[in-house]
Amino acid sequence: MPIVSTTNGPRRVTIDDVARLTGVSRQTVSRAINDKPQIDSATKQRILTAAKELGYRPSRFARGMVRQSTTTLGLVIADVLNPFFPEVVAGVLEAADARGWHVVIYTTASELSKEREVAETVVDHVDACVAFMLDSAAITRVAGSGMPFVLLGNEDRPTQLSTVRIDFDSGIRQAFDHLVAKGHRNIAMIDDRDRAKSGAPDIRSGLFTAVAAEYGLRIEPHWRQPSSNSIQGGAAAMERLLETAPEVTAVVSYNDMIAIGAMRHARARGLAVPGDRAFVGFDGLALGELVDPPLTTLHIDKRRLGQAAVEQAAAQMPGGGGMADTLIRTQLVVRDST
Amino acid sequence: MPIVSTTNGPRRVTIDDVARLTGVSRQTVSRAINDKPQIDSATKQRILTAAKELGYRPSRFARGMVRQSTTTLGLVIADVLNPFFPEVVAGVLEAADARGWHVVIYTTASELSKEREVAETVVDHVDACVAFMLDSAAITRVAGSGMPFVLLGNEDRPTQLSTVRIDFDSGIRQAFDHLVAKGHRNIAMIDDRDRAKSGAPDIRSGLFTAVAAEYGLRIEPHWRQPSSNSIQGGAAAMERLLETAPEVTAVVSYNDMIAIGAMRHARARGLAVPGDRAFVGFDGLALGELVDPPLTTLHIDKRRLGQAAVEQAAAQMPGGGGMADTLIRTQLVVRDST
DNA sequence: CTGAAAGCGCTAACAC
DNA sequence: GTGTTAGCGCTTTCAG
Repeated sequence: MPIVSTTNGPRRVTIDDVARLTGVSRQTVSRAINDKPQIDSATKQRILTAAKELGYRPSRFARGMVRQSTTTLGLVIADVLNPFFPEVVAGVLEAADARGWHVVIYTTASELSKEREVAETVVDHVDACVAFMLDSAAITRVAGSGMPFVLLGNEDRPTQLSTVRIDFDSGIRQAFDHLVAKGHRNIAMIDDRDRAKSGAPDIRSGLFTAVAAEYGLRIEPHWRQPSSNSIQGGAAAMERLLETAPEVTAVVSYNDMIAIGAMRHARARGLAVPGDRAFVGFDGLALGELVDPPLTTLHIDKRRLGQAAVEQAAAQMPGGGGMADTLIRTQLVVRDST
Repeated sequence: MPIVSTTNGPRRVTIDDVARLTGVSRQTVSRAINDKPQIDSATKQRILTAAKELGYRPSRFARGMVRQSTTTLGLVIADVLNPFFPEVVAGVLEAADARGWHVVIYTTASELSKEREVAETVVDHVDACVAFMLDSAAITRVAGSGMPFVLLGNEDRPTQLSTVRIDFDSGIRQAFDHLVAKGHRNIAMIDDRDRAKSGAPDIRSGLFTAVAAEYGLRIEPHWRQPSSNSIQGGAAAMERLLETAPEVTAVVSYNDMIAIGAMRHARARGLAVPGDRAFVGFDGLALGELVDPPLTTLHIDKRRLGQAAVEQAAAQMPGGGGMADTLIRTQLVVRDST
């Protein structure tokens, strides 16, 4: 019994253990494991059996070191349960798969502290990163690590990073054009609370006010309600709107989830949609055409967003084209909520 | 000019490159990079600057080799766009995060060949795997690799693997109880086509027939329609049902997506729901309460499914409890579609 | 067909 | 504070 014993848990079983047990050299084991041609099939069998018995598993790291490594992409999103993200993820997965990249997924719940934590983890564990992030420190941490980095959906932040952003400006204009044509004059907005919290300048709210002014529309401060990013949040915000701003006849929301919550709440309160209140969402979720009434929305191609992000990450790898930006345009999809 | 030049692309910049440039030892660079205490802060700055300039990034693999490695979980699902999976993913992410595990996500589109391909990739790149898989070869490949493996949602396959499965048996009984109590006698089922394709014995269809028999209900073969796993698929299956089996008054579907497609199609055809046709789904997606009419469904705790899977994978790691199984019970949620 | 030597890029342990 | 010496576990030469 040795005086000192490593406490590293049950020590990893290595290729040498298998070699020892089988009485062959390490290389021969390697050949067997990797299915190389030059090996006697009997020896191979013997080795494979021994390996299985010992529970031998090659070390990813040792292999990665010696082989030309696979590239792993970190994908940072707020929350898989928000239906916006799965579509982006699908695009990322597709584009990553096409390049033979692996993708590790991290969620932040849009919490700034969690974003920082994820940033810390990411820099150590992936080769490139595409991220929905709001926190400056987190963004700086990842971008500053030197790895290819693409910032997603953060329209508020002026930056010299590679980004994929959504053209809110033209989106809001499309919404106003549509609503004004329908005769609305008192238009409210339900915005995302989390963006405001991030401390970044809120371009969207400003945009909303500016565009309203362009159209010569009145716009009261309390016509802009913040909301958590969910159906419940939208409903709560709508409740506030109903109480404090009954004169409003149309509301445009930060996204479809919020819009759906707001719309349902209006209905639950006995209001007709679009008769008493009209609603326009933002995102163009599949969900929007399933609800009642189907939601008018500013559709964005979320899948393409994901693909573009991966392409831009790839462009930052040695030999790529370098930094790039993509602006995703919105498309107004008129359904029955307006 | 050398006669031979390595074509390995732009050779990786290593810690030694930084050391050379800075005129210090490799170790000192390491200290600077890893923010270790015993280093002169001036030297540190100099090194960090040089590192950034060279674009130096530590190798994940070399680090992983020398440090005690992080564990990476492979998560194999069919498709992120199917709202069933994001909920599972959320559970997996949550449980994995709690253990400090990273999760790499792979999708198969339920295609058997893709499953095999993913299996091949997975065994080389992760330390444990939880997977929705139908293909025997793929399952065997991963399970046989010796890594902790948990098979998900594959109720049809008798197996001695660690699994998390859904209690379809009691689910179908709950559906029948409910439907029969509502006076239905001619009950159809829309099943998932992909499961049938997998060649595994289809327990669910058998179950459906068996339970119908128990209730003394007539059941025609064409009352069981296969469907692709989507709203469109459900609609198409419903169309067939309407044409070939007008006597059916209630339909239970393999999942909510299919049920929603079927229900909407019935409505589009001018039928009243639940008046003319009743619908019960399976899964309990959030979506189900948003559609019109809200869908009666057999709810399953998908998040817990994901968590359970991770726990079972952990149990298979050295020092864990070993193999385990979880059976997830369904809960009937009655809404307005019945 | 098999083995021996070398080294992937890094950090831990110990010198200085 | 900093450098030196050893490996981590594997695959890739290259010899036999």
